[in-house]
Amino acid sequence: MKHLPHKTIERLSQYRRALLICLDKGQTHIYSHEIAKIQHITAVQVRRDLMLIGYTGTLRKGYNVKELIELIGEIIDSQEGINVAIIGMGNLGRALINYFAGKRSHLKIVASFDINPDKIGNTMSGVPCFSSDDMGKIIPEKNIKVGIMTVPAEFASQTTDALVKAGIKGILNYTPKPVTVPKEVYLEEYDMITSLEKVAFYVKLNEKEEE
Amino acid sequence: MKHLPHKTIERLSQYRRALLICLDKGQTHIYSHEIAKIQHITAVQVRRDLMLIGYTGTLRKGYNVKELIELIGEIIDSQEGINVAIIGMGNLGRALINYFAGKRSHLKIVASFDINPDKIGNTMSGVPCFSSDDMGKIIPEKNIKVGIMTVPAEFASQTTDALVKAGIKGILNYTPKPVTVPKEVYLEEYDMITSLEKVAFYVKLNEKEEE
DNA sequence: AGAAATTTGTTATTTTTTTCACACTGTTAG
DNA sequence: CTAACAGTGTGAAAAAAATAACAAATTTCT
Repeated sequence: MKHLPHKTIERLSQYRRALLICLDKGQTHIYSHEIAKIQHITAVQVRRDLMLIGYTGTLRKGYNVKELIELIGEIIDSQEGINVAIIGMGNLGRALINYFAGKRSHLKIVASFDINPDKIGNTMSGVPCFSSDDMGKIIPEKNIKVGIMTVPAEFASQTTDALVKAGIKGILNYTPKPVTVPKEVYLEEYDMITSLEKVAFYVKLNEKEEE
Repeated sequence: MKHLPHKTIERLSQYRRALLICLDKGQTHIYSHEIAKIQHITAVQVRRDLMLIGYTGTLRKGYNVKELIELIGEIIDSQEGINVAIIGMGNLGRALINYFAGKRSHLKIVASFDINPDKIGNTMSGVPCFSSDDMGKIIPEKNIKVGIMTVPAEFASQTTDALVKAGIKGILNYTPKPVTVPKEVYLEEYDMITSLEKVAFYVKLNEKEEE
């Protein structure tokens, strides 16, 4: 397999989640149009994505839920699992920890960091909180590959630098402040304000078009 | 102006945020490649986006920060402002409220909802918390157009239905569960797990390529 | 058994988004 | 004054992503 499109990667992750729910319900097979409906996309797109990863369903029966989950796992998960840290134990950081707590997954949140002494030393949902000053030590020690930044915007740059220095390989930045990383580090930025403004924009547009 | 591409809308929102920071610093002009660098995109793309909204800069001086901020506002903001509600006062809901608190913006969070009696009646950062049962009353009353869903996944569907029934026009779903809305409601879903899995995937890929 | 219906897999097409290439124009240096 | 430079604006091309169209295969119906 050469290059999976970026968008396909995202969708595979989403398909898997939908499929896991189906599996829990005891559903053994699923049609492309069922997956499509859940994800608000077209059935063709689902089939194309699955074609790209080389999975073929059963004609008239659809896709085998269990098999597909496993295949997606082989594609997007890494063999050994990946350790993740959350930097910034504010509301957002805590939300993420709860989110992930107890989820079977190859992604394990193994540490969190904060500068607030009241938080350092505590454990939340099994995740210990360390001082941000110790990132340089803990990150290599625990073999942490990915960092999720949920610090206040004003600390975004310095936190990024510290993460990079500590040898992190990927950063997911939830700070509203864009940061810069060397090209060997994969960076994904997500900005809640942008999403909200986008929704507002299209709401406005819909209203206008109704007139 | 006909149709701005989806992606352009998102970027405009981001440009504006970067520009606001520049403005605060006292910077009066900015080059396309400076904006580009902040957003990790190319200068051509910035120029093209600005072309699409009909803004023209000054040759050799770049773009006037203040003017551009205002123009972007005219394009993406709505005249009257838009009222927003947060449904689910868990960690994520609180994170969002803090995020927006005190931000000058045409988007105003005017209410939050929860089912926990301890939270109902409280005010956080100036935002009152109501019972989820009262959405049908409060949403029209306060003219709330957009709802941000930060409830646990298992309540996603029923919350969506209640929002739609209450007359909401746009939903931003932070729940990991995809929901369905009638087509006159604009829906945006964002899934943190997908983002994290994507980062992990590309980290893995980078490591493989290094071999 | 044959026809109708349904669903997959894939090629071709279209649409959307990004990038290239370059004309144009002030600005600065000599 | 002129040449080199550094920026903008934009048509054209390329790349990425989504959609359409349809053959093939299996099930169901009659």
